[in-house]
Amino acid sequence: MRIGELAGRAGTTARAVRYYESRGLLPARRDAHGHRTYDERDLKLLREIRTLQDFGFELEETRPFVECLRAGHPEGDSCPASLAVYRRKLDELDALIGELRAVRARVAGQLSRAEQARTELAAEALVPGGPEPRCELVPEQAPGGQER
Amino acid sequence: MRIGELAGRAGTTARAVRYYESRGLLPARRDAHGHRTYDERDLKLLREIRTLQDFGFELEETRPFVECLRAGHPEGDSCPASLAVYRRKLDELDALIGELRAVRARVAGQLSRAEQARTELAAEALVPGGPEPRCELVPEQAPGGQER
DNA sequence: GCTTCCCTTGACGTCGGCGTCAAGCCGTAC
DNA sequence: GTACGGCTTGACGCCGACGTCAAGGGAAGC
Repeated sequence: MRIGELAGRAGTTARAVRYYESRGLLPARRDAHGHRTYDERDLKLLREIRTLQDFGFELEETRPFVECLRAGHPEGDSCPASLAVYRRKLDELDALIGELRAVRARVAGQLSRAEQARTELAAEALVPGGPEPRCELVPEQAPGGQER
Repeated sequence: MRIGELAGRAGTTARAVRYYESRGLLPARRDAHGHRTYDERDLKLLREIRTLQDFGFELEETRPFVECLRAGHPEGDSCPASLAVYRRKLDELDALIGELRAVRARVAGQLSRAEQARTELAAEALVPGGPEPRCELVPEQAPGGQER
Protein backbone atom coordinates (compact mmCIF):
# COMPACT_ATOMS: atom_id res chain seq x y z
CA MET A 1 0.00 0.00 0.00
CA ARG A 2 1.05 3.61 -0.36
CA ILE A 3 1.45 6.31 2.23
CA GLY A 4 -2.08 7.67 2.14
CA GLU A 5 -3.69 4.31 2.76
CA LEU A 6 -1.17 3.41 5.45
CA ALA A 7 -1.78 6.67 7.27
CA GLY A 8 -5.54 6.35 6.97
CA ARG A 9 -5.53 2.81 8.33
CA ALA A 10 -3.48 3.96 11.30
CA GLY A 11 -5.63 7.01 11.92
CA THR A 12 -2.95 9.53 11.10
CA THR A 13 -1.68 11.58 8.16
CA ALA A 14 0.85 11.09 5.38
CA ARG A 15 2.74 14.08 6.75
CA ALA A 16 3.18 12.36 10.11
CA VAL A 17 4.39 9.18 8.43
CA ARG A 18 7.01 11.10 6.46
CA TYR A 19 8.03 12.80 9.66
CA TYR A 20 8.52 9.45 11.39
CA GLU A 21 10.62 8.32 8.45
CA SER A 22 12.74 11.46 8.72
CA ARG A 23 13.34 10.63 12.37
CA GLY A 24 14.63 7.18 11.44
CA LEU A 25 11.55 5.30 12.56
CA LEU A 26 9.51 3.60 9.86
CA PRO A 27 11.75 3.60 6.76
CA ALA A 28 10.01 2.96 3.45
CA ARG A 29 10.58 0.98 0.29
CA ARG A 30 9.94 2.72 -3.01
CA ASP A 31 8.10 1.55 -6.11
CA ALA A 32 9.07 2.27 -9.71
CA HIS A 33 7.65 5.79 -9.50
CA GLY A 34 9.53 6.69 -6.35
CA HIS A 35 6.39 6.35 -4.26
CA ARG A 36 6.73 4.94 -0.76
CA THR A 37 5.27 1.48 -0.35
CA TYR A 38 4.36 -0.28 2.87
CA ASP A 39 3.13 -3.68 4.03
CA GLU A 40 1.18 -4.96 7.01
CA ARG A 41 4.26 -5.07 9.19
CA ASP A 42 4.78 -1.35 8.61
CA LEU A 43 1.18 -0.78 9.57
CA LYS A 44 1.80 -2.58 12.84
CA LEU A 45 4.86 -0.43 13.47
CA LEU A 46 2.92 2.73 12.75
CA ARG A 47 0.06 1.70 14.99
CA GLU A 48 2.55 1.01 17.76
CA ILE A 49 3.94 4.51 17.36
CA ARG A 50 0.49 6.06 17.35
CA THR A 51 -0.65 4.18 20.43
CA LEU A 52 2.39 5.30 22.38
CA GLN A 53 2.02 8.86 21.09
CA ASP A 54 -1.56 8.84 22.29
CA PHE A 55 -0.23 7.83 25.70
CA GLY A 56 1.89 10.96 25.63
CA PHE A 57 5.19 9.24 24.83
CA GLU A 58 7.70 11.32 22.94
CA LEU A 59 8.71 10.01 19.54
CA GLU A 60 12.14 9.01 20.79
CA GLU A 61 10.52 6.95 23.49
CA THR A 62 8.75 4.87 20.87
CA ARG A 63 12.03 3.88 19.24
CA PRO A 64 12.74 0.85 21.44
CA PHE A 65 9.27 -0.51 20.70
CA VAL A 66 9.70 -0.03 16.98
CA GLU A 67 13.15 -1.61 16.96
CA CYS A 68 11.85 -4.48 19.02
CA LEU A 69 9.12 -5.19 16.49
CA ARG A 70 11.53 -4.83 13.59
CA ALA A 71 13.85 -7.32 15.29
CA GLY A 72 11.11 -9.86 14.84
CA HIS A 73 9.68 -9.92 18.34
CA PRO A 74 5.94 -10.53 18.63
CA GLU A 75 5.15 -7.26 20.40
CA GLY A 76 6.80 -3.89 20.67
CA ASP A 77 7.13 -4.37 24.39
CA SER A 78 8.74 -7.81 24.18
CA CYS A 79 12.17 -6.29 24.76
CA PRO A 80 13.72 -5.05 28.00
CA ALA A 81 14.44 -1.61 26.57
CA SER A 82 10.71 -1.12 26.00
CA LEU A 83 9.91 -2.23 29.54
CA ALA A 84 12.44 0.29 30.81
CA VAL A 85 10.56 3.01 28.92
CA TYR A 86 7.28 1.86 30.47
CA ARG A 87 8.78 2.07 33.95
CA ARG A 88 10.32 5.45 33.36
CA LYS A 89 7.01 6.70 32.03
CA LEU A 90 5.17 5.43 35.07
CA ASP A 91 7.57 7.34 37.30
CA GLU A 92 7.13 10.47 35.22
CA LEU A 93 3.36 10.12 35.32
CA ASP A 94 3.37 9.65 39.08
CA ALA A 95 5.55 12.70 39.55
CA LEU A 96 3.43 14.80 37.22
CA ILE A 97 0.14 13.69 38.75
CA GLY A 98 1.53 14.50 42.18
CA GLU A 99 2.56 17.99 41.08
CA LEU A 100 -0.78 18.63 39.46
CA ARG A 101 -2.64 17.54 42.54
CA ALA A 102 -0.52 19.86 44.65
CA VAL A 103 -1.25 22.73 42.30
CA ARG A 104 -4.92 21.84 42.31
CA ALA A 105 -4.96 21.98 46.10
CA ARG A 106 -3.25 25.35 46.15
CA VAL A 107 -5.57 26.82 43.53
CA ALA A 108 -8.60 25.47 45.36
CA GLY A 109 -7.29 27.05 48.54
CA GLN A 110 -6.81 30.38 46.82
CA LEU A 111 -10.31 30.21 45.38
CA SER A 112 -12.01 29.47 48.67
CA ARG A 113 -9.96 32.14 50.41
CA ALA A 114 -10.87 34.71 47.77
CA GLU A 115 -14.54 33.71 47.85
CA GLN A 116 -14.52 34.07 51.60
CA ALA A 117 -13.03 37.53 51.33
CA ARG A 118 -15.70 38.58 48.87
CA THR A 119 -18.44 37.22 51.11
CA GLU A 120 -17.12 39.23 54.01
CA LEU A 121 -16.90 42.31 51.85
CA ALA A 122 -20.49 41.87 50.75
CA ALA A 123 -21.56 41.43 54.37
CA GLU A 124 -19.77 44.63 55.40
CA ALA A 125 -21.43 46.46 52.54
CA LEU A 126 -24.83 45.50 54.01
CA VAL A 127 -24.01 46.87 57.45
CA PRO A 128 -25.62 50.29 57.89
CA GLY A 129 -22.86 52.81 57.80
CA GLY A 130 -20.40 50.17 56.58
CA PRO A 131 -17.64 50.86 54.07
CA GLU A 132 -18.47 51.45 50.47
CA PRO A 133 -17.85 48.32 48.33
CA ARG A 134 -14.33 48.22 47.02
CA CYS A 135 -14.94 45.50 44.43
CA GLU A 136 -17.66 45.26 41.88
CA LEU A 137 -19.53 42.01 42.35
CA VAL A 138 -20.63 41.51 38.78
CA PRO A 139 -18.43 39.48 36.44
CA GLU A 140 -16.66 41.36 33.71
CA GLN A 141 -18.05 40.56 30.30
CA ALA A 142 -16.70 42.88 27.62
CA PRO A 143 -15.38 46.06 29.20
CA GLY A 144 -14.42 47.54 25.84
CA GLY A 145 -11.14 49.37 25.78
CA GLN A 146 -8.76 46.78 27.22
CA GLU A 147 -7.47 45.32 24.01
CA ARG A 148 -3.79 45.58 23.17
CA MET B 1 13.89 50.64 40.67
CA ARG B 2 15.02 49.47 37.26
CA ILE B 3 14.26 46.31 35.38
CA GLY B 4 17.15 44.21 36.67
CA GLU B 5 16.34 44.80 40.30
CA LEU B 6 12.63 44.28 39.73
CA ALA B 7 13.24 40.99 37.97
CA GLY B 8 15.69 39.83 40.62
CA ARG B 9 13.29 40.61 43.46
CA ALA B 10 10.58 38.63 41.71
CA GLY B 11 12.85 35.71 40.93
CA THR B 12 12.75 36.14 37.18
CA THR B 13 14.71 37.85 34.40
CA ALA B 14 14.68 41.22 32.70
CA ARG B 15 13.88 39.44 29.46
CA ALA B 16 10.72 37.98 30.94
CA VAL B 17 9.66 41.37 32.26
CA ARG B 18 10.09 42.94 28.83
CA TYR B 19 8.10 40.08 27.37
CA TYR B 20 5.24 40.71 29.79
CA GLU B 21 5.30 44.35 28.83
CA SER B 22 5.15 43.43 25.15
CA ARG B 23 2.05 41.35 25.94
CA GLY B 24 0.35 44.35 27.49
CA LEU B 25 0.78 43.21 31.08
CA LEU B 26 3.09 45.27 33.27
CA PRO B 27 3.66 48.54 31.33
CA ALA B 28 6.61 50.64 32.46
CA ARG B 29 7.43 54.27 33.10
CA ARG B 30 10.70 55.59 31.72
CA ASP B 31 13.36 57.74 33.33
CA ALA B 32 15.35 60.50 31.64
CA HIS B 33 17.63 57.95 29.98
CA GLY B 34 14.81 55.91 28.55
CA HIS B 35 15.32 53.20 31.16
CA ARG B 36 12.25 51.44 32.50
CA THR B 37 11.44 52.29 36.11
CA TYR B 38 9.18 50.39 38.50
CA ASP B 39 7.78 50.76 41.99
CA GLU B 40 6.54 48.38 44.67
CA ARG B 41 3.15 48.06 43.05
CA ASP B 42 4.78 46.81 39.86
CA LEU B 43 6.69 44.30 41.95
CA LYS B 44 3.43 43.01 43.36
CA LEU B 45 2.00 42.71 39.84
CA LEU B 46 5.06 40.83 38.67
CA ARG B 47 4.98 38.48 41.64
CA GLU B 48 1.34 37.79 40.94
CA ILE B 49 2.19 36.88 37.37
CA ARG B 50 5.07 34.64 38.47
CA THR B 51 3.00 32.83 41.07
CA LEU B 52 0.30 32.04 38.55
CA GLN B 53 2.86 31.04 35.95
CA ASP B 54 4.36 28.64 38.47
CA PHE B 55 0.89 27.16 38.87
CA GLY B 56 0.92 26.47 35.15
CA PHE B 57 -1.38 29.33 34.15
CA GLU B 58 -0.86 30.73 30.70
CA LEU B 59 0.11 34.39 30.49
CA GLU B 60 -3.30 35.38 29.16
CA GLU B 61 -4.88 33.74 32.18
CA THR B 62 -2.96 36.04 34.48
CA ARG B 63 -4.42 39.13 32.84
CA PRO B 64 -7.58 39.35 34.97
CA PHE B 65 -5.47 39.16 38.12
CA VAL B 66 -3.15 41.89 36.93
CA GLU B 67 -5.99 44.16 35.85
CA CYS B 68 -7.71 43.55 39.16
CA LEU B 69 -4.64 44.69 41.07
CA ARG B 70 -4.16 47.67 38.79
CA ALA B 71 -7.79 48.62 39.38
CA GLY B 72 -6.85 49.13 43.00
CA HIS B 73 -8.21 45.95 44.52
CA PRO B 74 -6.29 44.51 47.44
CA GLU B 75 -5.52 41.15 45.80
CA GLY B 76 -5.31 39.90 42.25
CA ASP B 77 -8.14 37.49 42.94
CA SER B 78 -10.47 40.08 44.44
CA CYS B 79 -12.38 40.31 41.18
CA PRO B 80 -14.91 37.88 39.71
CA ALA B 81 -12.99 37.49 36.48
CA SER B 82 -10.07 36.10 38.46
CA LEU B 83 -12.31 33.69 40.33
CA ALA B 84 -13.66 32.50 37.00
CA VAL B 85 -10.11 31.73 35.90
CA TYR B 86 -9.52 29.80 39.12
CA ARG B 87 -12.61 27.72 38.54
CA ARG B 88 -11.79 27.07 34.92
CA LYS B 89 -8.29 26.03 35.93
CA LEU B 90 -9.63 23.64 38.55
CA ASP B 91 -11.79 22.01 35.90
CA GLU B 92 -8.85 21.76 33.54
CA LEU B 93 -6.67 20.28 36.26
CA ASP B 94 -9.30 17.73 37.17
CA ALA B 95 -9.70 16.72 33.56
CA LEU B 96 -5.96 16.49 33.02
CA ILE B 97 -5.34 14.54 36.20
CA GLY B 98 -8.10 12.16 35.21
CA GLU B 99 -6.58 11.61 31.78
CA LEU B 100 -3.14 11.07 33.22
CA ARG B 101 -4.42 8.55 35.71
CA ALA B 102 -6.17 6.67 32.93
CA VAL B 103 -2.96 6.65 30.90
CA ARG B 104 -1.02 5.53 33.95
CA ALA B 105 -3.39 2.62 34.43
CA ARG B 106 -3.10 1.58 30.80
CA VAL B 107 0.69 1.79 30.82
CA ALA B 108 0.85 -0.16 34.07
CA GLY B 109 -1.38 -2.79 32.51
CA GLN B 110 0.82 -3.03 29.45
CA LEU B 111 3.90 -3.34 31.63
CA SER B 112 2.55 -6.14 33.78
CA ARG B 113 1.24 -7.96 30.71
CA ALA B 114 4.60 -7.69 28.97
CA GLU B 115 6.47 -8.79 32.11
CA GLN B 116 4.18 -11.77 32.41
CA ALA B 117 4.85 -12.73 28.80
CA ARG B 118 8.59 -12.54 29.38
CA THR B 119 8.33 -14.67 32.51
CA GLU B 120 6.47 -17.31 30.58
CA LEU B 121 9.00 -17.22 27.80
CA ALA B 122 11.82 -17.65 30.30
CA ALA B 123 10.03 -20.60 31.84
CA GLU B 124 9.59 -22.26 28.46
CA ALA B 125 13.27 -21.74 27.76
CA LEU B 126 14.11 -23.77 30.86
CA VAL B 127 11.99 -26.75 29.81
CA PRO B 128 14.28 -29.45 28.36
CA GLY B 129 13.63 -29.55 24.67
CA GLY B 130 11.67 -26.32 24.87
CA PRO B 131 11.75 -23.62 22.21
CA GLU B 132 14.83 -21.53 21.75
CA PRO B 133 14.44 -18.10 23.37
CA ARG B 134 13.01 -15.57 20.99
CA CYS B 135 13.91 -12.53 23.05
CA GLU B 136 17.19 -11.62 24.58
CA LEU B 137 16.73 -11.14 28.31
CA VAL B 138 19.57 -8.70 28.86
CA PRO B 139 18.87 -5.01 28.65
CA GLU B 140 20.33 -3.15 25.70
CA GLN B 141 23.09 -0.80 26.79
CA ALA B 142 24.99 0.58 23.84
CA PRO B 143 24.54 -1.70 20.85
CA GLY B 144 26.78 0.44 18.65
CA GLY B 145 25.38 1.34 15.29
CA GLN B 146 21.96 2.60 16.30
CA GLU B 147 22.73 6.27 16.43
CA ARG B 148 20.87 8.78 14.23
C1' DG C 1 -7.60 16.50 -24.03
C1' DC C 2 -8.90 17.66 -19.35
C1' DT C 3 -9.89 17.13 -14.57
C1' DT C 4 -8.99 14.98 -10.34
C1' DC C 5 -6.42 12.64 -7.11
C1' DC C 6 -2.37 10.88 -5.06
C1' DC C 7 2.31 11.17 -4.85
C1' DT C 8 7.13 13.66 -4.58
C1' DT C 9 10.66 17.17 -2.23
C1' DG C 10 11.57 21.44 0.07
C1' DA C 11 10.74 24.94 3.00
C1' DC C 12 8.39 27.86 6.07
C1' DG C 13 4.64 28.38 9.90
C1' DT C 14 2.62 27.11 14.42
C1' DC C 15 2.45 27.57 19.62
C1' DG C 16 4.46 29.77 24.46
C1' DG C 17 7.68 31.79 26.94
C1' DC C 18 11.16 33.26 26.90
C1' DG C 19 17.07 32.67 25.89
C1' DT C 20 20.64 34.61 23.50
C1' DC C 21 23.23 37.44 20.52
C1' DA C 22 24.27 41.97 18.26
C1' DA C 23 25.29 46.71 18.48
C1' DG C 24 25.18 50.62 20.95
C1' DC C 25 24.39 54.15 25.03
C1' DC C 26 25.31 55.54 29.86
C1' DG C 27 27.56 56.12 34.21
C1' DT C 28 30.92 54.64 37.63
C1' DA C 29 35.23 52.70 39.47
C1' DC C 30 39.98 52.24 39.02
C1' DG D 1 42.05 56.54 29.70
C1' DT D 2 39.36 51.97 29.76
C1' DA D 3 37.06 48.27 31.70
C1' DC D 4 32.76 46.95 33.60
C1' DG D 5 28.03 46.44 34.51
C1' DG D 6 23.38 47.67 33.36
C1' DC D 7 20.32 49.45 30.17
C1' DT D 8 18.14 49.95 25.18
C1' DT D 9 15.96 47.83 20.65
C1' DG D 10 15.79 44.28 17.22
C1' DA D 11 15.98 39.92 15.65
C1' DC D 12 16.75 35.13 15.49
C1' DG D 13 16.79 30.43 18.14
C1' DC D 14 14.52 26.83 20.68
C1' DC D 15 11.45 22.81 21.56
C1' DG D 16 8.05 18.83 19.37
C1' DA D 17 5.21 17.11 16.12
C1' DC D 18 3.67 17.97 12.73
C1' DG D 19 0.36 21.60 9.25
C1' DT D 20 0.45 23.91 5.16
C1' DC D 21 1.89 25.82 0.93
C1' DA D 22 4.60 25.63 -3.48
C1' DA D 23 5.70 23.43 -7.66
C1' DG D 24 5.80 19.52 -10.08
C1' DG D 25 5.02 14.23 -11.85
C1' DG D 26 2.09 10.41 -12.95
C1' DA D 27 -2.10 7.59 -13.38
C1' DA D 28 -7.07 6.97 -13.85
C1' DG D 29 -11.74 8.39 -15.31
C1' DC D 30 -14.73 10.96 -18.70
